[in-house]
Amino acid sequence: MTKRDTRQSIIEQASELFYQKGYNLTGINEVIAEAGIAKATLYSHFKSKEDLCLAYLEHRHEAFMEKIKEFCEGKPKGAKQIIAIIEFLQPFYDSKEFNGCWCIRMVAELPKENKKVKAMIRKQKAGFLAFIQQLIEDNMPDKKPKEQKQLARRTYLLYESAVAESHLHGEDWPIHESLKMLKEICQ
Amino acid sequence: MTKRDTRQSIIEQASELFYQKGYNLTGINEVIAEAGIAKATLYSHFKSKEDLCLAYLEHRHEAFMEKIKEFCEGKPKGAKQIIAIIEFLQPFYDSKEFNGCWCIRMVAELPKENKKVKAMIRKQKAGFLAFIQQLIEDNMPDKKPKEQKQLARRTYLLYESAVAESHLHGEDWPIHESLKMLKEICQ
Amino acid sequence: MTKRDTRQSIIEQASELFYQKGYNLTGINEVIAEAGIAKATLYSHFKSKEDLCLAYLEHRHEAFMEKIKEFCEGKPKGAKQIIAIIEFLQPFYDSKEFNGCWCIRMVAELPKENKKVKAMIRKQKAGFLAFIQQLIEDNMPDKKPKEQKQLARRTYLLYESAVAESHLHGEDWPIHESLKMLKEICQ
Amino acid sequence: MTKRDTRQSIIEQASELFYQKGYNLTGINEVIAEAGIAKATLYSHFKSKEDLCLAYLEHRHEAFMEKIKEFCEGKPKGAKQIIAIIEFLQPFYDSKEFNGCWCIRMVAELPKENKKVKAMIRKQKAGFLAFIQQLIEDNMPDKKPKEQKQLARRTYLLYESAVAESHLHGEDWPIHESLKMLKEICQ
DNA sequence: AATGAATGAGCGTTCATTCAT
DNA sequence: CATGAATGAACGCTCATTCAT
Repeated sequence: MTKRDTRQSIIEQASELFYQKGYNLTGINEVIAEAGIAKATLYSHFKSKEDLCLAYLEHRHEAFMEKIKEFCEGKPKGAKQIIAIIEFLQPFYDSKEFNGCWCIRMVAELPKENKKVKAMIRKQKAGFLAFIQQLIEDNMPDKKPKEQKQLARRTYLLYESAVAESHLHGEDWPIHESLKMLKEICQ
Repeated sequence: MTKRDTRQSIIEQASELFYQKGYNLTGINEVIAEAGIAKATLYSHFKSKEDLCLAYLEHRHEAFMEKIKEFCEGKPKGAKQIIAIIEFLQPFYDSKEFNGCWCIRMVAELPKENKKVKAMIRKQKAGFLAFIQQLIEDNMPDKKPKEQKQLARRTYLLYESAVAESHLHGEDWPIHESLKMLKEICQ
Repeated sequence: MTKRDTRQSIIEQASELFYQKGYNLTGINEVIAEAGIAKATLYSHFKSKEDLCLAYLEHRHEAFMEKIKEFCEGKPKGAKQIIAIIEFLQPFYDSKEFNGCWCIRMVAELPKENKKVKAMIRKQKAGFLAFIQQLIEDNMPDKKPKEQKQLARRTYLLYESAVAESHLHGEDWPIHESLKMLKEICQ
Repeated sequence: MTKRDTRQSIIEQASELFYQKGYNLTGINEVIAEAGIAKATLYSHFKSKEDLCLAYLEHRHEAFMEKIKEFCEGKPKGAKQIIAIIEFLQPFYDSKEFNGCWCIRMVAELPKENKKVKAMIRKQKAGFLAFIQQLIEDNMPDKKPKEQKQLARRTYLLYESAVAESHLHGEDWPIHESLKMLKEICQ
């Protein structure tokens, strides 16, 4: 196993655990047990748990962006691609791994003074918002820039609500309702 | 100090700490230090930290419902009272104590298997949703029940998004944008 | 066992270990094993290993000052009491617990930036020097203050050399030689 | 870089670190980082940290003996050369690298059972004492052998005290006072 | 001859909880 | 009814050392 493989394996195990159990409730010991490595090995790849946390967030974000991009771009050109953003949530919610939004959950666990992780989360969410805006610009080129920006923000807010609330309630009506609203404002 | 006073004092201190620092990052020791009591005294009032957690959530919820009710009912009858729900957020966001939604943050910190606390959170959010629905029924009696229910859900989702996202980004545009959307769908 | 007893017992075990094995080479685990207590118990008495270190130094210093005072004051008035300071070393060296000067050894183990412990050590050595000076003032009242101060410093330096070098070489000639020098300058 | 160069470079970096930070507080990782080599490379040159410790002591001792010899022999023949031994300390103390006596500090960090390193330190100190004695024999040939030996030991003890105590107190009066004593007994 | 990756054992510290008084 | 003292288990992290390449 190469160094890169080991690193990747650590990130994957940590990703699973951090997302399912929560960051603070997951001990380094569990991560290494799952990854089948020694503690010092982990610390030769990541200088601290926080460092691993950043890698975890990056890993999730990249995988997420890739999947949602693919999903949206697979839809017919036009409003359908925007609407797809929230449609994307249903299969995610239905999967047994669904446990809400990793960003919102991580923010909830962070001490107020942790700037580094918070900064990364904000950057990622800003990236997601930028992706939505780009999608709108590409699919609704006739809208005025100001309207495009507004629609992007609204889509984003509805998406976030749908994830967080379907998770909190353990029901998927927030996804349906957000979807309906989005469809209405996309006309 | 009566037994009731002691209990109340514990809850208040815990409330402050759990909300500001996070539940898992707040130790029992900090709570008793702030409350000025002995450890065993705390455990004579609450059988576990989880028990205190439930009391904390109840305390927050009651205070919140009281305040938002008062705020909304202080507005002129009609759509204005519905819109007030999200307007309520701006001063909260501006206050230095603002630290997002305690329910969403608590859900993020819980182990998946903790049913008790999750149940209470769901009950509270359901209560909040019921309050919104009641407000709509009172202020928009002409709407059909189905429409009322839908508007309630949408208002709720926009509210939740506004809190969570203004907290996450440290900016208040999510509040403004949610508010605009709400105004549009309230017409 | 009262709280005071437990604390005292921890200090005594730590004192033994820190002095015999060295501070950095003695783990908290060994201290608690010897003291027969749980780790958290130790940390309820001392907020850190450094805190225990300070208590250890204080413990050693107090016991030392008491013993050397008694030893010196047991000698006939006059130069004999001064000379006794270094004579005191011989039985200490002969005892199987002898392991040099705890202050010099602790200074050697400290990171440069540790001001707190270094300050305590300096204060203790200054206290020891002050004791010597007082002994000289009491026993050699005819000497000029300046000479008294000088003799105190010299006695101190010879004492320190005798401890450190007898320890380093594992031989007691440094004690004998220091003693001879002291006798000569005491005349 | 030849094998010898690598080895020398390791020793030099270790020497700096061990002396400034202390032996136990210096990790192997710091040494290899400073030397710019891989961990396994270090272990191909030195079979253990203890082995490197021995090389470090040798390195310090040789450099020290060379410098002090040169310093003393640069003085006019006679008592001046003996006195120079302690005069040598003042510029050393004034330099920003001064951190006490490496031997005394190393002895303080060793486990009691470490014979090997302790033996080397004793040998070195014996060598230093022998150098002093030789210097006395050369410069005070009229003294009886017994007196020469005694003066050597006294000079040695005063030197050691001066180093250790100026280091401990962070003041140079121990050097001045030792120097004065030495001058008096050199007459 | 030199390396990068891995390790077991141990570090100092904190946690929620219990119990004799 | 309230307390001070104690605890077992787990925490995140670092150490000197080894080995396949």
